[in-house]
Order: sequence, then C-alpha cells, then structure tokens
Amino acid sequence: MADDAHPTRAALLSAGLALAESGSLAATSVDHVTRAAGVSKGTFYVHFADRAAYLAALHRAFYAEIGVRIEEVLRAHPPGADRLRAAASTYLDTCLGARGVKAMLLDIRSEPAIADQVRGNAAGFAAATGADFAALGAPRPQAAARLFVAMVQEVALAELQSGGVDDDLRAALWHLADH
Amino acid sequence: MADDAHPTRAALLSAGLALAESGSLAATSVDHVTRAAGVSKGTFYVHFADRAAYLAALHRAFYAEIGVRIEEVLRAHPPGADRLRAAASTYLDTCLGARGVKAMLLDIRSEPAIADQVRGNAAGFAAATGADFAALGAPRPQAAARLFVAMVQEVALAELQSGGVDDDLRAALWHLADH
DNA sequence: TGTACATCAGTGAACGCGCGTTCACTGATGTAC
DNA sequence: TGTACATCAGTGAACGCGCGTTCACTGATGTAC
Repeated sequence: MADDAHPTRAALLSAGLALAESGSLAATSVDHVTRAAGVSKGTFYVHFADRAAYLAALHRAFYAEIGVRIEEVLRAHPPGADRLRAAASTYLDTCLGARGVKAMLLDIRSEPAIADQVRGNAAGFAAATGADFAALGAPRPQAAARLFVAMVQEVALAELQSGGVDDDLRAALWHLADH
Repeated sequence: MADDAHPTRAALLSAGLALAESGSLAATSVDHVTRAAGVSKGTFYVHFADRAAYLAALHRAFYAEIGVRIEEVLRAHPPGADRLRAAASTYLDTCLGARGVKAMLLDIRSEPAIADQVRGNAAGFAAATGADFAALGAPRPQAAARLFVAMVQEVALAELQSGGVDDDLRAALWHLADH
C-alpha cells in the first residue's frame, strides 16, 4: 500500500471506515469524510477522482487485509471441510475486528458505481471455496460455494449486530455446508 | 388492500415499484415517483407522511402477495423437506414475476428508516421455515432457517440478473438444505 | 329545489439544505544553473 | 551559495443541482336545513 507515501489519502480512507462504522455509507459524504480527516474539501479531489473512486478504494482497503489472511489459510490446507471452516472462520473473525463491516457488506452493494467490483469480490471468494465443495463431493461445487459465501456474509452481519461470535449460527453454517 | 378506495395511493406505489425495477431505490425519489404517477408533488404528502413511510408501504406491498402465497403452501404441506422446497420455489418464482426485486432485496436494507421492518420480515420467513428444519432433524433449526433464507435471497438476486430460473443454484440450494 | 357550509384529494410554487464538484490560489519542497 | 523556476499537496469559497418537505389555495363532492 502507498499509505506511507500518501498519509493524507490513508487518513481519508481511515476516516471513511470510521464513519461507516457508526452509521451507514451515506455518512461517508465528502463533507463528513474531509471534516473527520481534518483536511479541506478540495484535498479530497487531490487524491480521488470522484466519490465513486473513493468508495471503490474504501472497499479495496476493507478487503485487502481479509484477502491476505484468507489466502494464507487456503495455502496452508488442502481443499476440504477443514479448509472451508478455517477460511470462513478467518473471514468472520476478521470482520468482528474490522471497521465499517455493515457498510461494506450491505450498503455498498447498492452503489451502482462500484457494483461490479463488489460482485467480483464475492465471486472471487466463491471461486476460491469451490475447490473445497468439490473435495466434499458436492454435485455443483461452484453453485454451492456461491450460496456458502452468502451464508457467511449473513453470519458476519448477525455477529456485527450481536457484537460477538454467534456459536449457534456458525455451527448451523458448518452443519449445512459439510455433508 | 385499500387500493380501490385510494387509486392515487395505489398509483404512487405502482410507479415506485416500476421505477425500482429499472434502476435502484434512489430512482424512487418523490420527484420521480410523482412524475411517473402523473400527479403533483404535493399529492405525495396527502397519502404518505414522508418518504420513509412510503418506502415502508412499498416494502409491504411487495411482500403482501408473496406472503399470501407462501402461507398457502405452508398450510398445504406438513413441515419437512417437501414443504421447504415448495415454499422456497414459490418465493423464487414470485420474485421472477415481480417488479423491483433488487430494490426490495438489496437497496432497501440500507434504509435506516425501515431497517426494522425489513429485518422483521426476514425473521418471519425464518420462523416459518424453522419447523421444516426441525422436522429434518437439524440440531439448530432456527439458525439453519435464517441461513436458508439468506441463501434463497441470494438465488433470487442471481435469477434476477440472469432473467430466469437458475437450475444449478436451486439444485445446490436443495442439496445444502436437505440432509 | 336551492343555498350555505364542511370535507378532502389534489395542486404547484417555493423553501432550505446538503450534496458532489470546480478552481484560482497558497506555500513548501525539489531541481537547474 | 544564491536565484529562478517547476512541482504538487493542500486550501476554501463558490457553483449548480436535486432532494424532501411545506403551504396557501382550488375545486369537486357530500351534508344540513
């Protein structure tokens, strides 16, 4: 990341995640973000072409950390039930400590400007876990993986609301996925 | 419904669903809706206290038909795999013929004003199908039902995009749900 | 039957507001000679 | 070492726009006497 080279850019993204954390994506207006970051409005457009580009960068920043961790898990295990569970747990645990989860999982999906990026991200997760469902002998591994990703995101949202690990939901998730 | 008693109110809701169909919820501004319904802006506030109340009514109108059909299915079968499948199929088939599916499934979830209503609706579906997972012997029927609803909504969105029944996804859905 | 009044859906101009975006400008830092 | 110029992040006032909402008003319909 070029955060060290562009601390102001990093500050704008960080302020956006903080604002999204307490409120919806609508709270991350250019006004609010720049005020929270302590810079003038014009500075925003020094670092981002427009608001859509900023939201895209926010989304990328959110998944950068999560993506790296999951790739580590994927490399560390052979495809199968254990890897599926480890990857999903990593995702959920990271979400519990992340800022702006609800905005990234829910609100940003209805932003037309970056809908493709969001869809592509989810499709990437599904592609990665397709191998696990294939190893489990699922007849349609790719379709199962897509539904699995939807379930994991639902658990992430539920845990965001309750504020902690939801053992019931996670157990139901493993039970549904793991025939 | 009081549509016959208040044709203008019905026209406003119908225009809103039509606008949501081609575009997002943002397209259902008071301006756009009233223009599409062929009434003046002031008329909007004769029938709805504010935009939030209108969105709530839109959401209720969308699920009114679907709810009745699903209740019929639930009454017609005993809890179990068959009923689960029949109810979900009814939901998905109705979505395929409905207007504004994406807005009702996706966009409206990030409207703070009616978040409770949306959550309550999904919780209602989950409660109804909890009995089916119990009959199937799932150890945590309520949690499984919640995840199942999330999967069904994911299939509805996928079918909206492709424009027709997605046999792969539906088959994967039955396979995941039906141990 | 005719007159007076009440009701109420509908009108449309006007409002204040916050939004995303622009732009002429500042000032610090780096480079050339 | 000193001077001139280029670069570029940052500034903040100003813009036009579309939004949700208000309100004094219209006109048709129903009711009372």
